[in-house]
Amino acid sequence: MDMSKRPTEASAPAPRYRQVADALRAAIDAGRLADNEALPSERELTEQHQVSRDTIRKAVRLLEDHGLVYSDHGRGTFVAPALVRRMSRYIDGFSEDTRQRGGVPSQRILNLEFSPATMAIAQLLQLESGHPLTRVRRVRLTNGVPIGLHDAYFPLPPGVKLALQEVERARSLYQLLMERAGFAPVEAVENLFAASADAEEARLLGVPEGAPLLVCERITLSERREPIEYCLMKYVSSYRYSARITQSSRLA
Amino acid sequence: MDMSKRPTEASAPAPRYRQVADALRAAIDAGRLADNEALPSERELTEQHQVSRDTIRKAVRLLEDHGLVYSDHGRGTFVAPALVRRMSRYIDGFSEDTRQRGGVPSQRILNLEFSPATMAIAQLLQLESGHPLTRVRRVRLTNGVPIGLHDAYFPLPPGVKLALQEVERARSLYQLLMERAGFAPVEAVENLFAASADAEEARLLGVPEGAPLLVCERITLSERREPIEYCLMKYVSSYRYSARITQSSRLA
DNA sequence: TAGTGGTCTAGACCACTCG
DNA sequence: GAGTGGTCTAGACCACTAG
Repeated sequence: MDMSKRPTEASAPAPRYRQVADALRAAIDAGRLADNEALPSERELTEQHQVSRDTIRKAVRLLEDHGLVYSDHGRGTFVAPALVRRMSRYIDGFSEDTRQRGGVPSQRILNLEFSPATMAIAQLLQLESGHPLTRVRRVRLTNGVPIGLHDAYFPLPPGVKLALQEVERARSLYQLLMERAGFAPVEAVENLFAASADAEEARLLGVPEGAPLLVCERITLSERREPIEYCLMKYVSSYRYSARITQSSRLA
Repeated sequence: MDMSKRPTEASAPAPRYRQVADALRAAIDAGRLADNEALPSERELTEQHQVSRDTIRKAVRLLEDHGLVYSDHGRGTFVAPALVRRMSRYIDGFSEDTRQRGGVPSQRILNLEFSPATMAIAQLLQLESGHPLTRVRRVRLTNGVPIGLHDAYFPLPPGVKLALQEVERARSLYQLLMERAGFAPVEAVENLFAASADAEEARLLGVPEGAPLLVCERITLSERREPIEYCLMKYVSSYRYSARITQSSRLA
């Protein structure tokens, strides 16, 4: 019997290019490679890791996509400066972001309700108006201080219901939805703009009425690019949304 | 004499994977491939374009990075829904963004001055405090309506000076800086947050004092990842900043 | 089981940078 | 000219999806 394939999850070993990428990332994180320092050449890495050059290139490409290194034709590949390295956005950003910036994230659930989709939200989620949705309103806090309001709407599979308790206990709402409802976000689109806090928002966030808020609207998409969640987030002015923009290797 | 290599710019033919990507993009733009419709398989494309499968894969990867298609292991590659396809950010976003949304962009230069770097800006640009900088303040308009204020700071090479006229006439400030000063941005990092309009900002943007503004701070980086510009942008609440977030194909 | 995308190889040659 | 990354090939096998 060949036991090399474990039946349980996480059985498959990471592909070699990811192993190489992880090794390089570790070297960068540990400071063994300084900002703007050159990595070994691709041909050297080929020998060090005993894989083909193409595999090395895939590893480097992965790191480059994440903003950890950059390659210059004819010169070499270099460690990206920390300013760039720190930038990266993930799908359930808040908890991760906060931790990454050295803060302690927490949340307070305002309410968990089951409400039919309005026309506006039905349109966004490509459902018929009135389709039953679950709505979760939360205050997000950093080090105990209110930073943002999240208002999420999503359909649950028939028969699945969320209890307030589980939502409160969950480390991440997305994690919970993954386990309970097969929620599998792989991509999201966001629109950001500024607005003023109304009386309720001001009260919940501990800011004066009319204070400026950063509003982030998000539509989350499944693997098949079906919209599976709409979320409206409002942040106080001390919150920073970070982004990294790369040149559009223009297509025609 | 081999004339196949033109000495002038734009001589090199695009690599084949980009030609393939352009062809696919054209098919999508023209509507010959609908949202979520499957592309031909990689092996079919190999025959259609007479290139190796690896080259096809590079083309598809390029399109995927730009949010035009997505690939699912074992199923196929599909056209991304328009919602996602429309999202993409470029480095000199404003004019492009505005045009893409069907508006007519314009600008009004408030002033062009030469001022020594403050400590804060010197730090960001990695210069010594007091280093001579050029500062350009502009109002950005869409269809003649003020939408944002841009305040850009950058060092110019010794001897180079910008005239107000050229800045006013230029189609794009970045374009001008490229030609006149070898300015070559390839990447940028941005921080977004909300703030209230002060009296001057309110006057310039035609909004009440205290109105909420979307603030975007940007540091632009050269090919070698040296900071070459700091820009502070403030937008009225009707302005939308769009972003596309992809799952962090997690490293380690 | 057939078809898809994902990984990997071992070469080759080109394009660019810099001393 | 020596060294770097960029493009490209023609295969091979694996992992996943779906009828």
